[in-house]
Amino acid sequence: MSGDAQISRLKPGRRMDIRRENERAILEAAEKVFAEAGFGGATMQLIADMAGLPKANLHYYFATKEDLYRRVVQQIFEIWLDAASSFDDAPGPVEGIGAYVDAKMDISRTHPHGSKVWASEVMHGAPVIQDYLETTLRDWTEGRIAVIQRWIDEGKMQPVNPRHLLYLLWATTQHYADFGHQIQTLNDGRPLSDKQWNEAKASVKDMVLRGIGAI
Amino acid sequence: MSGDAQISRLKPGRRMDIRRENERAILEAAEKVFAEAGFGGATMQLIADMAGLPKANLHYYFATKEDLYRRVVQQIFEIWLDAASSFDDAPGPVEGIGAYVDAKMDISRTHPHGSKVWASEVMHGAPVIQDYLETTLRDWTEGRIAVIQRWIDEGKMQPVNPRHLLYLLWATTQHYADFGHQIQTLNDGRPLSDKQWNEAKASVKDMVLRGIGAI
DNA sequence: TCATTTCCTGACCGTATGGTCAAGGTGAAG
DNA sequence: CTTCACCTTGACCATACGGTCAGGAAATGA
Repeated sequence: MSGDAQISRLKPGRRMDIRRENERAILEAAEKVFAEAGFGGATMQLIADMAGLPKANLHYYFATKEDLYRRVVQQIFEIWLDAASSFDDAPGPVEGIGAYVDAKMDISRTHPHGSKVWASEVMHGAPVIQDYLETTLRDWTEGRIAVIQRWIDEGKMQPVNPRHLLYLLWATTQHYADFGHQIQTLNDGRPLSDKQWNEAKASVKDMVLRGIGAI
Repeated sequence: MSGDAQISRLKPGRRMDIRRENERAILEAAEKVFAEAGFGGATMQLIADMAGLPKANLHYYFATKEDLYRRVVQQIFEIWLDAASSFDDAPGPVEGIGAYVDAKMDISRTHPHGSKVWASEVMHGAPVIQDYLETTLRDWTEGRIAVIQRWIDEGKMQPVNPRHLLYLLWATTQHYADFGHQIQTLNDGRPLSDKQWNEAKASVKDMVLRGIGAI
């Protein structure tokens, strides 16, 4: 666990604000702690400390550790779904996939904790979000496969297997969040700079778009 | 946790064999449990049950939970390093990177648990294998970057950023192990068949080799 | 057979954790 | 000011976990 100070908390205001602000602070702290320690390794005490609240207060807003965890995972999934719209209103793979890579790389940079929690959840067999995988994610995937297939049929890219293209996109973009520590270690212990992030995005886009014959 | 039966154990023989066989059974069970539950979620009791031994016996062979975990992680790292030799004695990227993708995809299929334990370890900040990242992995990475750069200089592939190419390779190949549950869910709940694995390997190789302009 | 080393294991212990609760504080409505 | 619903929290509890240990079983070699 890194020795960061506690998560910032805004001053409370009206009743409604108290609830919203506390839930936000708890979720933000929980995302970080779950990412850094895993579900089993995370403790409510640690989350409470990081959120700047007594442990009993966490249980006032979230009945159980599992409830809190579920909320964190759902939150991440929604962020990804939002960003996935990059795919839709694009005339071809260069714009669509290019924008999707950009969006997912940006999320990897801005929400590394969330990405890790998701990865951990899936690696452990998706005990709490299995239904999401079978409904929302499956539907989204089928839709995107259809879009890619259309681009192939229109001769806008090589006839690659759309499913494995999606896996490559997910894997590569999320790698920069999930394995960020390894990347940082291989970068002389320093986080990627703005310039290096742009280089990463450009490299990934270049290899992917060339790999599918779109450029 | 899946309801699998306990790990198979060979019948004991001589003194030396007892030790070897028990350590093997424990490590095999531990790899699976750590992968499925994470370090914090794994319990010595669960590992013991899966290995078919009383918990106290685990502590006879491995002093602490952390010792056992460390051995599991090291084991995986060595398997990857072995496979990485595919890279070395190759005349160009088609053979070298092609063989590397094949080797890593095979490991993702044969050692999915190990891959997950590694991923989890890195995601949590590499608390026990940080030194490996800074020494062995860094050296290996630099060496491979030099090889790729040479191929670029010899005009055998496009001038992509070798570092990000390596990240793309790691991410994509390991994705089939680490996110195997998600892939299985999107495959109607069934594990990939032999045919589907070959399709996956071919797709990844095709996209990567085309992406770096080697084909 | 006997001595010695290695292996095995049930019972036990201290600690940390998720969760509870009752009593008290605080903002808003009338 | 009073009321009441909402919020806060220190103290507490039962459980589960990692780890220990003492005493016995089994293999090995003389």
